[in-house]
Amino acid sequence: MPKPDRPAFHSRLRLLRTERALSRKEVAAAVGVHYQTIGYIERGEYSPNIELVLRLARHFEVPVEAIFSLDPYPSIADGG
Amino acid sequence: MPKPDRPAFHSRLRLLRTERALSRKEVAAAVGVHYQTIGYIERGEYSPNIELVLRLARHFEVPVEAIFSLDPYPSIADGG
DNA sequence: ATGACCTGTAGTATATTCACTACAGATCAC
DNA sequence: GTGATCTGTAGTGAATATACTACAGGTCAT
Repeated sequence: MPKPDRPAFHSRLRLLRTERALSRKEVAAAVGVHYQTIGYIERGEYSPNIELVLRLARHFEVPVEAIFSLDPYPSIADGG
Repeated sequence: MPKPDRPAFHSRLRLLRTERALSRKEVAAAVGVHYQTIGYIERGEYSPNIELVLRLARHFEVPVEAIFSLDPYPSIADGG
C-alpha cells in the first residue's frame, strides 16, 4: 500500500482531467502508467517523477506549474 | 548505487548551476537534499520527484521546463 | 436488475530515489 | 607541496514510487 499521507505539494491533475472528461484509465494510458498511479497522484499520496510530470504536462498541453505547485491553488470558490 | 543509466529526459540543471557559479552543495542545501543527489540528477541518472523539481525551479526562478524537458535542449553551439 | 465503467481502497512485490559514507582526481590558494 | 573545495564514482540501506490484483460502491444505460 502506498503512503497513507503525503501532502507537500498541490495538484490540479484531477481538475484538469475532469474538465476534459477523461477517465484515469485514459490519462494513464496516454502517459504510460498504471491507472491507479493517476489516482494516487491526484490524491497527493505520492510525488511523481519529472518524467511522468512532463508527459502529463505534454498530454494536457499546459505548463508543469499548471498541474503541480508547492503552494495551494486558489479554490474555484475564490475565482480560481 | 543508483541506476547506471537512465536518459528519458533532458536537464539543464548543470548549465543553470554553473551559470550562477553555485556548487552542488549550495544548490542541495537550498532545496534540502544531499549534494550527491544533485550530481545524479545533473547526470540524468535518476528522475527527481515533482516536489524537488518545483523547489529547484523556485530556487533558480525559472519555469520547470527551463530545467527539465522530454526533448533535448538545443546545444550552445547551435545558439541555445 | 444486469452489465459496463469509474472510483476508492487495500495488499503485495519490485524498482527507483535518495541519504550517507568514502575515496580519488582536479583545481586553486597559500 | 599542503590544504581546501569541487567533482565523479561506488556501495549500502532506507524510503518511496509504481505495477498489479482484487473488491466494493457509485452511476448510467439497457
